[in-house]
Amino acid sequence: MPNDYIVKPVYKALQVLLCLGEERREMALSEICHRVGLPKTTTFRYLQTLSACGFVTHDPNTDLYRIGLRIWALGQMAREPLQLRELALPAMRELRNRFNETVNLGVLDGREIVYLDMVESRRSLRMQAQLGGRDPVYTTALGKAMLAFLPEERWVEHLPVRLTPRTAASYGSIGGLRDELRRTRERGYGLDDGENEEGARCIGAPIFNQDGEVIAAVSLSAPEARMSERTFTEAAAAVIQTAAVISQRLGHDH
Amino acid sequence: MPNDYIVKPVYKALQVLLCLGEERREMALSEICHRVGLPKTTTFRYLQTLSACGFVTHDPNTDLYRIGLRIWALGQMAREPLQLRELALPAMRELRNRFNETVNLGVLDGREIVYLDMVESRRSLRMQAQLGGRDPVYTTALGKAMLAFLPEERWVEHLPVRLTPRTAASYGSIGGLRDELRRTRERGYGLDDGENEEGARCIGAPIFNQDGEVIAAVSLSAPEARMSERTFTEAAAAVIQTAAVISQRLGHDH
DNA sequence: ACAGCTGTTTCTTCTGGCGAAACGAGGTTC
DNA sequence: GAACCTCGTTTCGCCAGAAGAAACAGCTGT
Repeated sequence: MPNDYIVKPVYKALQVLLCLGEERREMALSEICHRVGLPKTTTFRYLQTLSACGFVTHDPNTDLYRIGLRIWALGQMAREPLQLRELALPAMRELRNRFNETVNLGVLDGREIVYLDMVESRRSLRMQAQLGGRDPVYTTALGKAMLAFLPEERWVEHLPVRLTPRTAASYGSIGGLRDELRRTRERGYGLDDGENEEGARCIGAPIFNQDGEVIAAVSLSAPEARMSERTFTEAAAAVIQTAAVISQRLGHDH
Repeated sequence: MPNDYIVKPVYKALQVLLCLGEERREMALSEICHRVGLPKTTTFRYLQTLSACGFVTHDPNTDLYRIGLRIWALGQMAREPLQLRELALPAMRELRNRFNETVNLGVLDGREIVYLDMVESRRSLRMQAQLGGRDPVYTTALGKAMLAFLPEERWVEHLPVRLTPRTAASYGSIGGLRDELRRTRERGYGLDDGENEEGARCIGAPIFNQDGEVIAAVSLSAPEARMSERTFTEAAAAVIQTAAVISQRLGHDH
């Protein structure tokens, strides 16, 4: 809460809402207040308020709360994700079909990337992300692809103070990561070699808007067993190509 | 605000959020506070708080606010709409293909229905709803189809005290509407004959869950010029059939 | 340069949010 | 079946902190 203008009741109520969303399931009052660390009475009041606005639904029989319809509907009103998805989908499908591996579309949001859309591999062993789900910027190919093409002085706002490695392969130091980001910029694609998920290899490439700013990225994710050196170089070129096609549809020339 | 447990700051902040969503566009602080009728300072603080949680995005260049990514992502975490959509889509497509008219899927939410999904007609003159958009229960075929199959004592909670006719064809009195709802139950489908939108004719049928409760409805919407008496009876049967297929996939037997 | 907009900051007032504790309704155990 | 949990709801008094007026600052256009 770095801001002086935070209205605490609002902030805390939003935490309650986020808690309900992150868990993806119905929750009891006691569980929620436990999880967000708020007194029972307060949490109760917030839930009443949230549910009065349709942001939360309360089942009177089971006494459980869940995310309300209104949130979903509000989300449908957000322009950018939907527009971008529509534009990107055909190219993403093509990429998936060519390699039969999962293709993801993501954007930066603070220190995380958010999965906007995905086209899944048809194989039974496949990478699978959650629509609207989040992963750290610095452990994912998507994140690194976007970060690398941002001015270096803006890197800090998308990175935590301390890197907490998710897997054995994750970067442990900011210094090492910065070097990797510079290499990423030169290569033109971001790489995740088991840094986010053990045994998964992803290639991500940046998508630019009309003004030449990175606004998103696409990635191809596969189990490393299916990513031999040969398919890898081929895939990297294809991912960059896919990102370029989408950028073009956004009005980015060159 | 019928509830004693409403926390006003939270409630008002949510109104700000809803305002931003309903308008479907970026808005300036002054416009928002004007629209929700809150003092500038207060609105400013709410927006700061909302944006600290990612619910709202603030463009520092233009000083405009818009719905944040987090809302969209949260919406993706809501189970029911997504599950139902997935289940219903194939049957909806079939219905659209048969008549080449727009098919909608909706649920009740208070006194409104919310459009969960749609499959559009391919003709240039066609009905078009907004995903996540809302219409009154009592002017739509979807709404009436659901209401009719709810116990009569629950009708009141989904109806306003005074009906405000949207078109010349809309019902003006609760009494007349109640009769229409009873007829709807007997017929098996809800009818909207230009009550929601001039010149549009819709047929809606209820979808039941495993326990035999109405949880949604599908509708077929067409310009009245294309809904002759003959196609109409055919369409009504088809909509009911479609709803039944979806109900079945939800585990409703019979 | 000035007027008329923005959004941001400060400050003082007093409202209404807070949480402990009491209450009551199920459900479980012995 | 009584005693005992545990969970959601209600009450109530206190004082943190939300609110809004007003001053401030940063634009844009005339």
